[in-house]
Amino acid sequence: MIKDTKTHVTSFQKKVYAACRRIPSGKVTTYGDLAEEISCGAARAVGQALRVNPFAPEVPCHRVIKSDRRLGGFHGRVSGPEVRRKKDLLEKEGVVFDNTGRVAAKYLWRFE
DNA sequence: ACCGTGACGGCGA
DNA sequence: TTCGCCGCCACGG
Repeated sequence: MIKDTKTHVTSFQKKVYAACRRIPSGKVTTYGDLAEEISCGAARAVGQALRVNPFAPEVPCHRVIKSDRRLGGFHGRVSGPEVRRKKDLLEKEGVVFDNTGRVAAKYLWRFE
């Protein structure tokens, strides 16, 4: 594999990505839950790490959504085609959305 | 070292 | 229910 000399992956980002990888296909978790898992006091900081995730979708950051079960962003965007791709990826994994555009509650997953 | 920014979250209006 | 405000904290300039 070719080393990316442009981006420096911080230790914090590694923690976020490592936890993110444990989310099973067909399930989602929230920024806040992931933050709690790695003992970070700010869901926002998790979002910032995922925002620049250079390993998507191998590191499945598309499985991390907001606490209200809305999608949140993808590839740095909070709306538009990028976010629709996030939805496509999830649907491809079997995740179903309700009529209000939120992920159906039964697909939420908690860290073990 | 300081400061603005951001894929968040919770609460009150 | 939606909206704004504010606390949270990692990061880059």
